[in-house]
Amino acid sequence: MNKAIATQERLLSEARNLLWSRGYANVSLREIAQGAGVDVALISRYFGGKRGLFDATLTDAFEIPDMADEAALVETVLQLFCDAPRDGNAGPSVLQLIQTNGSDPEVGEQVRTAHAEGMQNKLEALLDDTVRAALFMSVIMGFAMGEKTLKLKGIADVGSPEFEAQLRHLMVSALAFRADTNVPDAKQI
Amino acid sequence: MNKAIATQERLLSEARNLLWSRGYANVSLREIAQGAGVDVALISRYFGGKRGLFDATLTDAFEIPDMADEAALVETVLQLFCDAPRDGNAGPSVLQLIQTNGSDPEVGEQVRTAHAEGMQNKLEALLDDTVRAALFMSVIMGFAMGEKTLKLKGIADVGSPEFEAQLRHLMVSALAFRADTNVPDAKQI
DNA sequence: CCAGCAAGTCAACACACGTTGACAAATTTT
DNA sequence: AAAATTTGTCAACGTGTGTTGACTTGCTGG
Repeated sequence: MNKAIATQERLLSEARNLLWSRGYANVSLREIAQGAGVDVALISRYFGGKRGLFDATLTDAFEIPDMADEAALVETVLQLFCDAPRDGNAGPSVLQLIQTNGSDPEVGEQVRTAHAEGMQNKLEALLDDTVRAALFMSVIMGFAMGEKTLKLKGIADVGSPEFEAQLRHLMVSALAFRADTNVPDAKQI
Repeated sequence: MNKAIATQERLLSEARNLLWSRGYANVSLREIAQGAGVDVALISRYFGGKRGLFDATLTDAFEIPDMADEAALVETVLQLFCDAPRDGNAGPSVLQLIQTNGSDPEVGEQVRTAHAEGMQNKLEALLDDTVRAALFMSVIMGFAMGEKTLKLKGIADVGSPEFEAQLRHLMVSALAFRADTNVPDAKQI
């Protein structure tokens, strides 16, 4: 019985790496099984199928810690979203998960509610404005996506110290945003 | 011969709607053909296959107009990215295209270079800072994604007047960003 | 009118996918 | 040591996919 959970975890790890980074529809079970060095049939046996395997990568996905103040918030989110906080070595981040599967007709809703909602709630509790909280998350997602899916020049590689510095700078800027602030009209810039 | 291009364009329109909004791997040719009221075989005949059909939705996808100054930039990008500027009626936006297909192992690279690069170049020519240009695009993408894939509370529905107002506000804020600006350290907020 | 070609239809192919059940090997329990 | 249960292997199934080729229909030019 102990050996079984070892292979289950190898499957889980490989599934998370592949499904989160490339998207549910773009990865086959045979590829996951091969990567984990396990027979394909065991996936259906242990997790009840592809969907069950994906679900399993979400259940223990990540617990949103308490963020005492805005300063701690920045550091927490930075580590939480950009580093992959999983079993020591690097892997796809929560951002990648949302990005690759957020619009999937099958698993999208689940991904959203599994992560974004809890995050948003904590954010709103700490910050005072819903729009500001949303903006804060948008900046993080947009910036990380800018490097990952848009390959925007000027944005450093994810994981590099420069990236962390850039993103930290942006997050602090975003926190200074207020929905009701009078921003000069576009015509007047 | 005139009738052929009519069905070709019905196929193109349906393909753009489905492939852009739900992702390349999540839509089958039979679904596209059925939506266009056309036999499946004609897709391979006219476009050489699924990939060819997708390519065709990109080639004439969108021309990036000149943006004279930052004020025009805001309005142009707003219309370009959020409204779908295609044959009158609404459809998936360029943002959705990048979002749903940006991480696809097969078509991702093409999507990136087709749109993001040209945009970034024009942005850099107008603005003076690469990071600032990247941030500008990040804010747009992140904000739209916040509504679409994260369902962030506080962000209005895409297409609504509120959404436009919020996004315009953010874009103007983003333009005020400078990479070298001294932002208070997170610890000091 | 009718040959020639474009436009569309239909059925079938080969392939990859997720899934299942029968079987063998290994490990634990009695 | 024998029985029982767990763990892993293998081959096959059914289904949906993209693609192809042979076929029929409709139109147009000589």
